[in-house]
Formats: sequence, C-alpha cells, structure tokens
Amino acid sequence: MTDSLQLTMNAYLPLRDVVFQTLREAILKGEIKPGERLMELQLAAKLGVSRTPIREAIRMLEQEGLAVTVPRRGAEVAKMTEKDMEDVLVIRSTLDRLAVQLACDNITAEQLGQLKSAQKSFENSIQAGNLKKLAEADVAFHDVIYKATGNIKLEIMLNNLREQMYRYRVEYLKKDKTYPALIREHQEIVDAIKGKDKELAAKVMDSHVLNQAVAVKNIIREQE
Amino acid sequence: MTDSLQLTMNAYLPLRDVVFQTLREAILKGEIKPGERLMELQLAAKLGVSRTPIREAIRMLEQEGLAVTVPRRGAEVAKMTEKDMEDVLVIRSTLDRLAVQLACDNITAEQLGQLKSAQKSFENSIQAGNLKKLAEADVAFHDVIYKATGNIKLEIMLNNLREQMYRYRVEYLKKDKTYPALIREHQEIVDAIKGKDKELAAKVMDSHVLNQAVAVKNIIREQE
DNA sequence: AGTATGTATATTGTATACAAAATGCAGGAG
DNA sequence: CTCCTGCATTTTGTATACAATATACATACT
Repeated sequence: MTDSLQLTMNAYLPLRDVVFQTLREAILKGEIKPGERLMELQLAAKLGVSRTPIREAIRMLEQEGLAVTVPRRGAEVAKMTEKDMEDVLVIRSTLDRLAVQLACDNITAEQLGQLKSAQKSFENSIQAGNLKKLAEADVAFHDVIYKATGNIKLEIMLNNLREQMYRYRVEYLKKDKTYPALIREHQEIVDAIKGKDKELAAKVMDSHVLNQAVAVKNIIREQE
Repeated sequence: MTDSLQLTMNAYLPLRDVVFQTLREAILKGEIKPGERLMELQLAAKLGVSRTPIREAIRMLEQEGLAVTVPRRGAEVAKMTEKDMEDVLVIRSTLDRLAVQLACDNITAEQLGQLKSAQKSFENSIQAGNLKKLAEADVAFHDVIYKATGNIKLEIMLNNLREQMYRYRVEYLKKDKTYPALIREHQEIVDAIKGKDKELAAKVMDSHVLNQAVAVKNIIREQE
C-alpha cells in the first residue's frame, strides 16, 4: 500500500463517505492491491480518523464487490479470478448492449455533443501518449452513454461493473497497442447512436466490450 | 414498524450480519414500510444490541438499494417510484433472458429436478391458497434458474433486482388472480430449458417478467 | 397573524474503551 | 527435528461516551 493515503477533506460529508471514496480510488488505481488486507487500526492511523468511519466504509466497499471480509479476520481487497472476470464480462456485455440501445432512443443533443468531445479527448490522449487521460476519457465516453439511457439504476450498475474491471483494464491500456481499433470502435458507436440505429449500435458495442475480454483475461492469467 | 423485531441469534455470525438479515427480511416482508425511518437508537433498543452493528447493517442495506440515508438525518427505507420500478424491470428482463439462456447450457440433471419440484410446489400452494408458500415457491423457482447459470455474479445481481420488487410483488400476488397464466408460463420455461431451446426460453421468460411489470406498477401507482 | 429567533431535545457522527477471537512465536515434549 | 501447547500480541467485534447537527416548539418581535 502507499505510505500516505490522504483524505481530501472536501465539503461537509460524513467521514465514512470521504474514507469510502478515498479507499475506492486507491483500490481502483491499484495503490492497494488485490489480496491486500484492509486493517482498521492501520487505516485509521493513516487517514487520521477513528475506526468507526473506516469500518462503515469497508462495509460499503464490500457491497460494491471491491472488498471481501472474513469474520474475525477482517477485510481485504477483492481478488478476481479469470472466471470472475468472465462472469462480469458476460453481464456487462449484455447490459452495455441494452444501454447503447436505450441511449439511441433517449440521447439529447447536448449529450451527443459530450459524446463527441469525449471521443476527441480520447484520440488526443493517445496521440499525446497520456495514459491517465486516456483512461479518464474512456470512462467519460461510456459515462455519457450510461447517462443517456435515462435509467439511473442501469447507470449505477454499469459503473459498478466497469469498476470491477478497472484495475485490470488500466494494465491492459498500457499493454495493448491496438489504439486505432479502439478509436474506430468508439467512432462507430458514436455514428450508430447519432443515426439512432439500435441494431448496429448494439452490435458494435458488443464487439467493443468483447474485444477487451481477451486482453483483460490475459492480464489476470499472468497474475495468477 | 412491528413492535418486536427479533434477532434470530443463529451461529456465530457477527451481529452486523444478523441485524442486516433481520432488517432486510422485515423490509422485504413489508413489516417496515417504504419511507419509514430507521433510527439507530430505536432499532438498537428493539434488537437488544448497540448502535454500532445497526449502523453497519444500515450501510449494507444502503448499498443494496433497500435504504437511503441523508447525512445528519439518518436512514429510511427506500421508496420506489413507478419510474424506478420501470428501470429495474428493464434491467431485470434483460438479465433474466440472459440467465435462462445460460441455464439452458449449464443446468444439471439435479437442478432440473429441483426446478420441476419448485414448479410442483408452486401449483400446490395455489390450490391450497397459501400465499406465503406461493411467494416462496416462486422465489425458489427462479433461484434454481439463477444458480443454474453458473454465473455467481449474475445470481447475486438478479437476486438483488428481485429483492427490490419483492415488497410490491407480494401485494401483486394477493391481488392478481391470473394464477393459471403463471403456472403455464412456469411450465413453458421448464420445458424450454429441458429442451435446451435458448431462443424459446428467452422469449417465454421475457413475457413472464413483462407480465408482472404492469401489475406491479399498478400497485405502486395506487400507493403514490 | 405571521415570521423570526432561541432553546431544549432527539438523532446522527465520531472517538474510544473494553471484550473476544485469531495469529504468531517460543519453548518443551516426543 | 517436528509437532504440539500456551502465552503475548494483534486485530476485529461490540458497547458506550462525547460532540455536532438537525428538528420542534415556544416565545418575542414586527
């Protein structure tokens, strides 16, 4: 784990929420690794709070699938096996298809603009070789689509599913050099949504997600 | 709320888990109603534990979508609007289709047997006019299918989605007298799975879920 | 009468204290 | 040398104490 996890004491949010966000970020960025233990006293000391908000944050991480706890032994960052990832990908591919189809129906002009600019920023990040920006732009791209569905529960679920892959996906973006393919796929998605062609959109999104499956599973296999 | 919520002090589970299960049950059964506040001190007194496990249980309920909390005001049982229910149903219908198709591929002989006996018990409950048993049999029926997918994450998600409808669904089972249709639908699903006809299974499951949509939404509309 | 303000009370937020279980290690028996 | 046992330490589980905020009601002012 990084030595100094720091709380960004923003607004007047309950500490549990701040702790939750902090730990979540740290896990997703890989600063705390799968299998690493989440010890309350240690975290409390590191973050300068008491155990209570730490414990509540852990309960929340648990329900998000980012942590696993064994009674009387405590929590650790959830590991994902290849099978887990496969399971998640099957679900995600199904729901992503649904999402993009709903987006075809419900997307607003403003959101379409956001989608295009996310796509632009994705391309730029690749040219600039900026991986952090690249990942962010990719998240933004899909976020616009999720929001455009008009189905908040779906948005939350898809964000959660994406989250579970994210740690591994960052590695994949580093390794996989088929960026042109990614750009093309994104562009096809934009076009399909713009043309409100639900069938096409679903098809393209499906292969977009499935393309990642192989790569991400390779990453996991290496780690096992 | 019921006056005496009681803890079933089973094994040596952490209290937070016992509290969580207890509250969850109470919410699903309608013993604690949507919009009702979940006050820590009150619940702690009622269940004979301190506030700490109550708080942790609430954090878990929150992530399951069964409770909503406003900082500095506390938690209450989540209300569902008609729109919420529509959103959930869209997702559930998609994932139920997926589930039944996966089940066609992966179901074991034993599970097929369980499916048939769940179906039997469903019919018997209707004849006996036992609503509690009826609801349980229905849950069991779908549970077998979820388990048969071999995709644990999917199983968890579908259980969660079902859970969110459950409170309203109980009412619907009381009102809606189209039991023969339900039996027929279940039988069609069993047959499709037995014949490993994925297309048919998906189609039947889809209409099965969608049939409930109208009824459940009516219940909600009445309550609003 | 209506609004504003202050105060009491209820309730959540956070920290800490104490209890119980798990873990690791040392020392001894075989 | 290996395995078992028991103690010390760590860590979680639960309860409680204290702080801060929100809520409700009463009172005063316009």
